[in-house]
Amino acid sequence: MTARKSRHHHGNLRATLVAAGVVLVDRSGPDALSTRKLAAQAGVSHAAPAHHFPSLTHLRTAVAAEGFRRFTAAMEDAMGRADAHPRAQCDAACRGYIAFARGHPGLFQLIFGGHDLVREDVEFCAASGQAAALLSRIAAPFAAGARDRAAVETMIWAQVHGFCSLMLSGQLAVADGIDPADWFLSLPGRAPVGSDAAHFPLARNGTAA
Amino acid sequence: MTARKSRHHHGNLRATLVAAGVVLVDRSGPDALSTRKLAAQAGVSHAAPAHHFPSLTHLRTAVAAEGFRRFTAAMEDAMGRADAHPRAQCDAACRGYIAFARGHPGLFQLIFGGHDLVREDVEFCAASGQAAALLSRIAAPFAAGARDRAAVETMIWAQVHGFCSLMLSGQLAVADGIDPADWFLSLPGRAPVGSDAAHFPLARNGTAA
DNA sequence: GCGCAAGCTTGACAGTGTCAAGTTTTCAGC
DNA sequence: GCTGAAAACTTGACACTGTCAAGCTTGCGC
Repeated sequence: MTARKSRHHHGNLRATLVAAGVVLVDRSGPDALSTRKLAAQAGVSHAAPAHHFPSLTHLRTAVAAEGFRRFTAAMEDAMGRADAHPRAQCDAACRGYIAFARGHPGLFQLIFGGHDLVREDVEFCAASGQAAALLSRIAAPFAAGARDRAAVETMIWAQVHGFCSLMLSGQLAVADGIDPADWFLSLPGRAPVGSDAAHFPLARNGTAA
Repeated sequence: MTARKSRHHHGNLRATLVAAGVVLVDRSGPDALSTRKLAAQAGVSHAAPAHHFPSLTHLRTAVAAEGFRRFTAAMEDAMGRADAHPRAQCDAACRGYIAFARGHPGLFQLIFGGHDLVREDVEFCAASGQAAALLSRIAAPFAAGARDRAAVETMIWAQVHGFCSLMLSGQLAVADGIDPADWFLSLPGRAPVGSDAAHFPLARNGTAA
Protein backbone atom coordinates (compact mmCIF):
# COMPACT_ATOMS: atom_id res chain seq x y z
CA MET A 1 0.00 0.00 0.00
CA THR A 2 2.90 2.37 0.63
CA ALA A 3 4.37 4.02 -2.48
CA ARG A 4 3.07 1.58 -5.04
CA LYS A 5 5.69 1.35 -7.79
CA SER A 6 7.40 4.76 -7.74
CA ARG A 7 4.74 6.98 -9.04
CA HIS A 8 4.57 10.70 -9.19
CA HIS A 9 2.03 10.71 -6.41
CA HIS A 10 3.20 9.32 -3.14
CA GLY A 11 -0.30 8.71 -1.89
CA ASN A 12 0.37 8.95 1.82
CA LEU A 13 3.07 11.56 2.16
CA ARG A 14 1.71 13.54 5.08
CA ALA A 15 1.51 10.56 7.40
CA THR A 16 4.85 9.26 6.16
CA LEU A 17 6.55 12.57 6.93
CA VAL A 18 5.13 12.73 10.43
CA ALA A 19 6.12 9.14 11.16
CA ALA A 20 9.66 9.76 9.91
CA GLY A 21 9.74 12.98 11.92
CA VAL A 22 8.86 11.15 15.11
CA VAL A 23 11.70 8.68 14.53
CA LEU A 24 14.14 11.48 13.74
CA VAL A 25 13.25 13.56 16.80
CA ASP A 26 13.36 10.46 18.94
CA ARG A 27 16.84 9.64 17.70
CA SER A 28 18.50 13.00 17.24
CA GLY A 29 16.45 15.56 19.14
CA PRO A 30 14.02 18.30 18.13
CA ASP A 31 16.61 20.42 16.32
CA ALA A 32 17.42 17.61 13.89
CA LEU A 33 14.00 17.98 12.30
CA SER A 34 14.35 19.14 8.69
CA THR A 35 11.91 19.20 5.81
CA ARG A 36 14.59 18.18 3.33
CA LYS A 37 15.78 15.24 5.40
CA LEU A 38 12.26 13.93 5.80
CA ALA A 39 11.56 14.47 2.11
CA ALA A 40 14.65 12.51 1.13
CA GLN A 41 13.73 9.74 3.54
CA ALA A 42 10.24 9.54 2.05
CA GLY A 43 11.70 9.44 -1.46
CA VAL A 44 10.18 12.71 -2.65
CA SER A 45 11.65 16.01 -3.74
CA HIS A 46 12.84 18.60 -1.26
CA ALA A 47 9.85 20.88 -1.74
CA ALA A 48 7.16 18.21 -1.51
CA PRO A 49 6.51 18.65 2.23
CA ALA A 50 5.48 22.25 1.61
CA HIS A 51 2.29 20.98 -0.04
CA HIS A 52 1.20 19.33 3.21
CA PHE A 53 2.72 21.71 5.76
CA PRO A 54 2.86 25.46 5.16
CA SER A 55 6.10 25.69 7.11
CA LEU A 56 8.56 23.68 9.15
CA THR A 57 6.82 24.91 12.28
CA HIS A 58 3.61 23.25 11.12
CA LEU A 59 5.40 20.00 10.41
CA ARG A 60 7.06 20.21 13.83
CA THR A 61 3.65 20.79 15.37
CA ALA A 62 2.24 17.66 13.71
CA VAL A 63 5.16 15.64 15.08
CA ALA A 64 4.61 17.18 18.51
CA ALA A 65 0.93 16.23 18.39
CA GLU A 66 1.88 12.62 17.71
CA GLY A 67 4.41 12.91 20.54
CA PHE A 68 1.66 14.07 22.89
CA ARG A 69 -0.48 11.10 21.88
CA ARG A 70 2.34 8.70 22.70
CA PHE A 71 2.98 10.54 25.94
CA THR A 72 -0.63 10.09 26.99
CA ALA A 73 -0.50 6.47 25.88
CA ALA A 74 2.58 5.88 28.06
CA MET A 75 0.69 7.06 31.12
CA GLU A 76 -2.44 5.12 30.23
CA ASP A 77 -0.37 2.02 29.67
CA ALA A 78 1.21 2.23 33.12
CA MET A 79 -2.16 2.95 34.68
CA GLY A 80 -3.69 -0.07 32.98
CA ARG A 81 -1.13 -2.33 34.65
CA ALA A 82 -1.76 -0.88 38.12
CA ASP A 83 -4.34 -1.20 40.86
CA ALA A 84 -7.54 0.80 40.44
CA HIS A 85 -6.97 2.63 43.72
CA PRO A 86 -6.65 6.42 43.12
CA ARG A 87 -3.25 6.60 44.74
CA ALA A 88 -1.99 3.64 42.74
CA GLN A 89 -3.34 5.21 39.56
CA CYS A 90 -1.59 8.48 40.32
CA ASP A 91 1.69 6.70 41.05
CA ALA A 92 1.35 4.67 37.86
CA ALA A 93 0.74 7.81 35.81
CA CYS A 94 3.92 9.28 37.28
CA ARG A 95 5.78 6.12 36.33
CA GLY A 96 4.49 6.41 32.79
CA TYR A 97 5.42 10.09 32.74
CA ILE A 98 8.98 9.40 33.85
CA ALA A 99 9.34 6.38 31.59
CA PHE A 100 8.32 8.43 28.57
CA ALA A 101 10.73 11.24 29.44
CA ARG A 102 13.59 8.75 29.85
CA GLY A 103 12.70 6.61 26.86
CA HIS A 104 11.90 9.46 24.48
CA PRO A 105 13.83 12.54 25.60
CA GLY A 106 13.68 14.06 22.12
CA LEU A 107 9.89 13.90 21.93
CA PHE A 108 9.59 15.04 25.53
CA GLN A 109 11.69 18.12 24.82
CA LEU A 110 9.87 18.82 21.59
CA ILE A 111 6.57 18.81 23.46
CA PHE A 112 7.58 20.69 26.58
CA GLY A 113 10.83 22.44 25.72
CA GLY A 114 9.41 25.69 24.42
CA HIS A 115 10.11 25.05 20.77
CA ASP A 116 8.37 26.93 18.01
CA LEU A 117 4.96 25.26 17.61
CA VAL A 118 1.60 26.30 16.22
CA ARG A 119 -0.08 26.20 19.62
CA GLU A 120 -3.55 26.87 18.23
CA ASP A 121 -3.37 23.95 15.77
CA VAL A 122 -6.52 21.87 16.28
CA GLU A 123 -4.75 18.51 16.15
CA PHE A 124 -2.09 19.69 18.60
CA CYS A 125 -4.69 21.15 20.95
CA ALA A 126 -6.64 17.92 20.92
CA ALA A 127 -3.54 15.85 21.69
CA SER A 128 -2.31 18.09 24.50
CA GLY A 129 -5.86 18.45 25.79
CA GLN A 130 -6.13 14.69 26.17
CA ALA A 131 -3.00 14.64 28.30
CA ALA A 132 -4.36 17.46 30.45
CA ALA A 133 -7.69 15.68 30.77
CA LEU A 134 -5.93 12.54 31.97
CA LEU A 135 -4.05 14.50 34.63
CA SER A 136 -7.34 16.09 35.65
CA ARG A 137 -9.03 12.72 35.99
CA ILE A 138 -6.19 11.47 38.17
CA ALA A 139 -6.34 14.52 40.42
CA ALA A 140 -10.14 14.45 40.88
CA PRO A 141 -10.33 11.91 43.73
CA PHE A 142 -7.92 13.98 45.81
CA ALA A 143 -9.76 17.27 45.58
CA ALA A 144 -12.91 18.54 47.29
CA GLY A 145 -13.65 21.82 45.56
CA ALA A 146 -12.78 23.35 42.20
CA ARG A 147 -9.89 25.33 43.63
CA ASP A 148 -8.50 22.24 45.37
CA ARG A 149 -8.73 20.39 42.13
CA ALA A 150 -6.70 22.97 40.21
CA ALA A 151 -4.17 23.04 43.03
CA VAL A 152 -3.79 19.26 43.23
CA GLU A 153 -3.53 19.00 39.45
CA THR A 154 -0.88 21.68 39.40
CA MET A 155 1.10 20.04 42.19
CA ILE A 156 1.04 16.57 40.67
CA TRP A 157 1.99 17.85 37.27
CA ALA A 158 4.58 20.36 38.45
CA GLN A 159 6.37 17.83 40.64
CA VAL A 160 6.69 15.02 38.17
CA HIS A 161 7.31 17.37 35.26
CA GLY A 162 9.99 19.30 37.11
CA PHE A 163 11.64 16.05 38.09
CA CYS A 164 11.73 14.85 34.47
CA SER A 165 12.77 18.19 33.07
CA LEU A 166 15.66 18.59 35.49
CA MET A 167 16.72 15.00 34.93
CA LEU A 168 16.87 15.50 31.17
CA SER A 169 18.77 18.77 31.40
CA GLY A 170 21.35 17.04 33.58
CA GLN A 171 20.71 19.18 36.65
CA LEU A 172 19.41 16.29 38.69
CA ALA A 173 21.68 13.30 38.89
CA VAL A 174 20.04 10.09 40.07
CA ALA A 175 22.46 7.63 41.61
CA ASP A 176 23.42 4.66 39.47
CA GLY A 177 21.43 1.51 40.08
CA ILE A 178 18.43 3.44 41.36
CA ASP A 179 15.33 3.62 39.18
CA PRO A 180 14.41 7.30 38.85
CA ALA A 181 10.71 6.50 39.09
CA ASP A 182 11.23 4.58 42.34
CA TRP A 183 13.27 7.44 43.73
CA PHE A 184 10.67 10.00 42.73
CA LEU A 185 7.78 8.02 44.20
CA SER A 186 9.69 7.64 47.46
CA LEU A 187 10.15 11.37 47.95
CA PRO A 188 8.49 12.67 51.14
CA GLY A 189 5.74 15.20 50.66
CA ARG A 190 4.97 14.20 47.13
CA ALA A 191 1.57 15.34 45.88
CA PRO A 192 -1.26 14.67 46.28
CA VAL A 193 -1.29 15.81 49.88
CA GLY A 194 -3.69 17.82 52.04
CA SER A 195 -7.32 16.85 51.73
CA ASP A 196 -6.65 13.41 50.29
CA ALA A 197 -6.36 11.45 53.55
CA ALA A 198 -9.17 9.12 52.52
CA HIS A 199 -7.34 8.06 49.36
CA PHE A 200 -3.86 8.12 50.76
CA PRO A 201 -2.70 4.66 51.89
CA LEU A 202 0.53 6.03 53.34
CA ALA A 203 0.54 8.90 55.78
CA ARG A 204 2.73 11.84 55.04
CA ASN A 205 5.60 10.81 57.29
CA GLY A 206 5.86 7.31 55.95
CA THR A 207 3.87 5.57 58.70
CA ALA A 208 0.90 3.45 57.76
CA ALA A 209 -2.47 5.24 57.77
CA MET B 1 37.11 51.61 25.43
CA THR B 2 34.75 49.70 23.14
CA ALA B 3 35.78 49.54 19.49
CA ARG B 4 38.09 52.52 19.48
CA LYS B 5 37.83 54.08 16.02
CA SER B 6 37.04 51.11 13.75
CA ARG B 7 40.24 49.20 13.86
CA HIS B 8 41.00 45.79 12.56
CA HIS B 9 41.12 44.43 16.09
CA HIS B 10 37.91 44.70 18.02
CA GLY B 11 39.63 44.33 21.36
CA ASN B 12 36.75 42.85 23.33
CA LEU B 13 34.91 40.67 20.86
CA ARG B 14 34.29 37.63 23.01
CA ALA B 15 32.49 39.52 25.74
CA THR B 16 30.62 41.62 23.18
CA LEU B 17 29.33 38.51 21.42
CA VAL B 18 28.12 36.92 24.64
CA ALA B 19 26.40 40.13 25.73
CA ALA B 20 24.69 40.48 22.36
CA GLY B 21 23.78 36.80 22.51
CA VAL B 22 22.07 37.24 25.86
CA VAL B 23 20.01 40.12 24.48
CA LEU B 24 19.11 38.15 21.35
CA VAL B 25 18.06 35.03 23.26
CA ASP B 26 16.13 37.16 25.70
CA ARG B 27 14.25 38.82 22.87
CA SER B 28 13.79 36.10 20.31
CA GLY B 29 14.43 32.77 22.01
CA PRO B 30 17.29 30.26 21.96
CA ASP B 31 16.83 29.30 18.31
CA ALA B 32 17.43 32.85 17.15
CA LEU B 33 21.07 32.62 18.21
CA SER B 34 23.34 32.86 15.16
CA THR B 35 27.04 33.50 14.80
CA ARG B 36 26.51 35.68 11.75
CA LYS B 37 23.85 37.84 13.39
CA LEU B 38 26.02 38.43 16.44
CA ALA B 39 29.03 39.14 14.24
CA ALA B 40 27.09 41.72 12.26
CA GLN B 41 25.82 43.31 15.43
CA ALA B 42 29.35 43.53 16.80
CA GLY B 43 30.52 45.06 13.54
CA VAL B 44 32.90 42.26 12.58
CA SER B 45 32.99 39.80 9.72
CA HIS B 46 30.85 36.69 9.71
CA ALA B 47 33.73 34.36 10.52
CA ALA B 48 35.20 36.37 13.38
CA PRO B 49 33.30 34.55 16.15
CA ALA B 50 34.99 31.30 15.13
CA HIS B 51 38.25 32.64 16.56
CA HIS B 52 36.71 32.85 20.03
CA PHE B 53 34.24 29.95 19.92
CA PRO B 54 35.05 26.69 18.08
CA SER B 55 31.40 26.25 17.18
CA LEU B 56 27.95 27.72 17.64
CA THR B 57 27.39 25.24 20.45
CA HIS B 58 30.30 26.74 22.36
CA LEU B 59 28.96 30.26 21.87
CA ARG B 60 25.54 29.08 23.00
CA THR B 61 27.14 27.52 26.06
CA ALA B 62 28.83 30.81 26.98
CA VAL B 63 25.48 32.60 26.68
CA ALA B 64 23.85 29.89 28.80
CA ALA B 65 26.53 30.32 31.46
CA GLU B 66 25.76 34.02 31.66
CA GLY B 67 22.06 33.10 31.78
CA PHE B 68 22.71 30.84 34.76
CA ARG B 69 24.54 33.63 36.53
CA ARG B 70 21.57 35.95 36.05
CA PHE B 71 19.21 33.19 37.14
CA THR B 72 21.15 32.75 40.38
CA ALA B 73 21.27 36.52 40.82
CA ALA B 74 17.48 36.72 40.45
CA MET B 75 17.02 34.27 43.33
CA GLU B 76 19.64 35.97 45.49
CA ASP B 77 18.05 39.33 44.83
CA ALA B 78 14.64 38.12 46.00
CA MET B 79 16.21 36.46 49.03
CA GLY B 80 18.02 39.66 49.95
CA ARG B 81 14.72 41.49 50.15
CA ALA B 82 13.10 38.83 52.37
CA ASP B 83 13.14 37.82 56.02
CA ALA B 84 16.07 35.68 57.17
CA HIS B 85 13.74 32.90 58.31
CA PRO B 86 14.43 29.64 56.38
CA ARG B 87 10.89 29.38 55.12
CA ALA B 88 10.86 33.00 54.00
CA GLN B 89 14.18 32.48 52.24
CA CYS B 90 12.83 29.42 50.45
CA ASP B 91 9.69 31.28 49.38
CA ALA B 92 11.76 34.22 48.21
CA ALA B 93 14.00 31.95 46.15
CA CYS B 94 10.90 30.50 44.51
CA ARG B 95 9.69 34.01 43.76
CA GLY B 96 13.02 34.82 42.16
CA TYR B 97 12.89 31.56 40.22
CA ILE B 98 9.42 32.30 38.85
CA ALA B 99 10.23 35.95 38.19
CA PHE B 100 13.25 34.95 36.13
CA ALA B 101 11.29 32.39 34.13
CA ARG B 102 8.57 34.92 33.38
CA GLY B 103 10.90 37.84 32.75
CA HIS B 104 13.45 35.94 30.69
CA PRO B 105 11.71 32.95 29.08
CA GLY B 106 14.33 32.74 26.34
CA LEU B 107 17.23 32.45 28.76
CA PHE B 108 15.25 30.07 30.95
CA GLN B 109 14.58 27.76 28.02
CA LEU B 110 18.16 28.00 26.82
CA ILE B 111 19.38 26.90 30.24
CA PHE B 112 16.84 24.20 31.00
CA GLY B 113 15.26 23.32 27.66
CA GLY B 114 17.60 20.57 26.60
CA HIS B 115 19.41 22.56 23.93
CA ASP B 116 22.76 21.55 22.57
CA LEU B 117 25.32 22.77 25.12
CA VAL B 118 28.88 21.84 26.03
CA ARG B 119 27.88 20.51 29.43
CA GLU B 120 31.45 19.90 30.56
CA ASP B 121 32.51 23.51 29.85
CA VAL B 122 34.21 24.85 32.99
CA GLU B 123 32.52 28.23 32.91
CA PHE B 124 29.11 26.63 32.38
CA CYS B 125 29.69 24.09 35.14
CA ALA B 126 30.71 26.83 37.55
CA ALA B 127 27.61 28.89 36.74
CA SER B 128 25.16 26.00 37.02
CA GLY B 129 27.00 24.73 40.10
CA GLN B 130 26.41 28.03 41.85
CA ALA B 131 22.69 27.75 41.22
CA ALA B 132 22.67 24.19 42.55
CA ALA B 133 24.67 25.29 45.60
CA LEU B 134 22.14 28.00 46.33
CA LEU B 135 19.27 25.51 46.18
CA SER B 136 21.24 23.23 48.45
CA ARG B 137 21.80 26.01 50.98
CA ILE B 138 18.09 26.79 51.00
CA ALA B 139 17.12 23.15 51.53
CA ALA B 140 19.60 22.52 54.34
CA PRO B 141 17.50 23.82 57.26
CA PHE B 142 14.63 21.52 56.30
CA ALA B 143 16.59 18.29 56.16
CA ALA B 144 17.85 16.04 58.91
CA GLY B 145 20.06 13.45 57.23
CA ALA B 146 21.87 13.24 53.93
CA ARG B 147 19.03 11.42 52.19
CA ASP B 148 16.48 13.89 53.53
CA ARG B 149 18.56 16.72 52.23
CA ALA B 150 18.72 15.33 48.70
CA ALA B 151 15.01 14.59 48.83
CA VAL B 152 14.05 18.05 50.06
CA GLU B 153 16.31 19.69 47.49
CA THR B 154 14.78 17.61 44.74
CA MET B 155 11.24 18.39 45.84
CA ILE B 156 11.79 22.14 46.11
CA TRP B 157 13.53 22.29 42.79
CA ALA B 158 11.19 19.92 40.96
CA GLN B 159 8.07 21.74 42.13
CA VAL B 160 9.07 25.26 41.26
CA HIS B 161 10.85 24.19 38.11
CA GLY B 162 7.93 22.12 36.88
CA PHE B 163 5.62 25.01 37.59
CA CYS B 164 7.76 27.41 35.56
CA SER B 165 8.38 24.94 32.77
CA LEU B 166 4.70 24.13 32.31
CA MET B 167 3.79 27.79 32.52
CA LEU B 168 6.22 28.69 29.75
CA SER B 169 5.12 25.85 27.50
CA GLY B 170 1.54 27.03 27.85
CA GLN B 171 0.29 23.89 29.57
CA LEU B 172 -0.51 25.66 32.79
CA ALA B 173 -2.73 28.67 32.47
CA VAL B 174 -2.75 31.00 35.47
CA ALA B 175 -5.91 33.07 35.75
CA ASP B 176 -5.64 36.73 34.75
CA GLY B 177 -4.99 39.14 37.57
CA ILE B 178 -3.35 36.49 39.73
CA ASP B 179 0.39 36.64 40.26
CA PRO B 180 1.83 33.22 39.34
CA ALA B 181 4.29 33.36 42.23
CA ASP B 182 1.49 34.08 44.73
CA TRP B 183 -0.54 31.22 43.29
CA PHE B 184 2.40 28.85 43.45
CA LEU B 185 3.30 29.76 47.02
CA SER B 186 -0.31 29.24 48.08
CA LEU B 187 -0.48 25.67 46.80
CA PRO B 188 -1.16 23.14 49.57
CA GLY B 189 1.54 20.58 50.15
CA ARG B 190 4.29 22.64 48.66
CA ALA B 191 7.78 21.54 49.66
CA PRO B 192 9.52 21.62 52.01
CA VAL B 193 7.32 19.30 54.02
CA GLY B 194 7.98 16.38 56.37
CA SER B 195 10.73 16.93 58.91
CA ASP B 196 10.68 20.71 58.67
CA ALA B 197 8.09 21.43 61.34
CA ALA B 198 10.51 23.57 63.33
CA HIS B 199 11.07 25.90 60.37
CA PHE B 200 7.55 25.85 59.03
CA PRO B 201 5.49 28.81 60.22
CA LEU B 202 2.30 27.44 58.67
CA ALA B 203 1.10 23.94 59.32
CA ARG B 204 0.45 21.72 56.34
CA ASN B 205 -3.31 22.25 56.32
CA GLY B 206 -3.16 26.00 56.50
CA THR B 207 -3.73 26.40 60.24
CA ALA B 208 -1.22 28.39 62.26
CA ALA B 209 1.58 26.38 63.85
C1' DG C 1 62.94 47.56 14.61
C1' DC C 2 61.70 42.58 13.67
C1' DG C 3 59.21 38.55 13.70
C1' DC C 4 55.55 36.04 15.07
C1' DA C 5 51.26 34.98 16.81
C1' DA C 6 46.68 36.47 17.62
C1' DG C 7 42.70 38.72 15.58
C1' DC C 8 40.10 39.52 11.84
C1' DT C 9 38.68 39.30 6.71
C1' DT C 10 37.48 37.26 2.38
C1' DG C 11 35.79 33.56 -0.21
C1' DA C 12 33.90 29.26 -0.64
C1' DC C 13 31.09 25.13 0.47
C1' DA C 14 27.20 22.26 1.87
C1' DG C 15 23.24 22.59 4.21
C1' DT C 16 18.75 24.82 5.57
C1' DG C 17 13.51 26.84 4.70
C1' DT C 18 10.75 28.96 1.36
C1' DC C 19 8.95 30.72 -2.93
C1' DA C 20 7.61 30.49 -8.09
C1' DA C 21 6.74 28.05 -12.03
C1' DG C 22 6.12 23.91 -14.50
C1' DT C 23 4.76 18.85 -14.83
C1' DT C 24 2.17 14.81 -13.63
C1' DT C 25 -1.66 12.49 -11.73
C1' DT C 26 -6.24 11.99 -9.87
C1' DC C 27 -10.95 12.55 -9.98
C1' DA C 28 -15.51 14.76 -10.36
C1' DG C 29 -18.89 16.13 -13.84
C1' DC C 30 -20.71 15.48 -18.06
C1' DG D 1 -15.21 7.21 -21.48
C1' DC D 2 -13.70 11.78 -22.10
C1' DT D 3 -12.42 16.41 -20.34
C1' DG D 4 -10.98 20.02 -17.47
C1' DA D 5 -9.72 21.49 -13.12
C1' DA D 6 -7.55 20.74 -8.87
C1' DA D 7 -4.35 18.30 -6.16
C1' DA D 8 0.38 16.33 -5.78
C1' DC D 9 4.80 16.61 -6.85
C1' DT D 10 9.28 18.37 -9.31
C1' DT D 11 12.67 21.64 -10.64
C1' DG D 12 15.17 25.70 -9.96
C1' DA D 13 16.25 29.57 -7.49
C1' DC D 14 17.01 32.66 -3.44
C1' DA D 15 18.62 34.16 1.04
C1' DC D 16 20.19 32.41 5.00
C1' DT D 17 22.86 29.31 8.11
C1' DG D 18 27.61 27.09 10.27
C1' DT D 19 32.16 25.90 9.09
C1' DC D 20 36.52 25.61 6.76
C1' DA D 21 40.86 27.43 4.26
C1' DA D 22 43.46 31.11 2.96
C1' DG D 23 45.32 35.61 3.42
C1' DC D 24 45.74 40.26 5.50
C1' DT D 25 46.53 43.57 9.80
C1' DT D 26 47.74 44.59 14.03
C1' DG D 27 49.91 44.35 18.53
C1' DC D 28 53.59 42.79 21.39
C1' DG D 29 57.69 40.39 23.13
C1' DC D 30 62.29 40.31 22.10
